[in-house]
Amino acid sequence: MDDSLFRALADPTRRKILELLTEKDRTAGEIAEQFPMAFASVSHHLSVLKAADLVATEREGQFIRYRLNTTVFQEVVRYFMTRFGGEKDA
Amino acid sequence: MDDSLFRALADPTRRKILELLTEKDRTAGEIAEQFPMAFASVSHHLSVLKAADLVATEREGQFIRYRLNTTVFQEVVRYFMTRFGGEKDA
DNA sequence: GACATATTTAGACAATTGTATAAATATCTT
DNA sequence: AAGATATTTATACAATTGTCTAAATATGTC
Repeated sequence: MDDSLFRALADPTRRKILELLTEKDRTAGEIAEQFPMAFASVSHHLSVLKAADLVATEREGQFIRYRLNTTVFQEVVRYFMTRFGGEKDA
Repeated sequence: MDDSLFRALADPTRRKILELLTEKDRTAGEIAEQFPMAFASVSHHLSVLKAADLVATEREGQFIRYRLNTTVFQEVVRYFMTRFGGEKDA
């Protein structure tokens, strides 16, 4: 289990970004305008999420669209279930 | 979902501690001797885990025994399942 | 009480991180 | 190609974090 994954999840802004992407895919700008901080700061958070493979991107003209990489989340769940789950259906 | 929980999980030493506690409950000293760092440093990690409610302690004479708080792990799993799970049985 | 063992707490310091501003890159429109 | 929009990259800096050593606290033994 990659260290970058847990470090990426450690920041509340990044977790909020992930939750936004749960609803629907969004461009960097659409994501950034949800936060009070500078666009560049959000962009940095996006790069951290991407480095952790939690999100994927696709260019659409001028825009860059972000989407969740649900595969990695399933790995996270599996990590916790196998190591710490204990119960069969927690 | 508490911020301290994810921050606590972000450090590899702390995740290793949690995995050690999966096998069996251990005293602070038994945990600390598994790591190359100073005892005080491990003790600090233990305090972070405790603040996040990931572990619980019980004094046994001179010793302090640590154990996993599995309830919190189930909450973590539930967090990921509900928000990002997508599939019914990931 | 004095000493040994187990553990935590305090203080210091280097490394990492989150944020900001400014500059750079990419695409689109004219 | 020039200008507008979208986004990232570079640089700087304050805040947080991980580790260390030293000191403090708690328990057990003599």
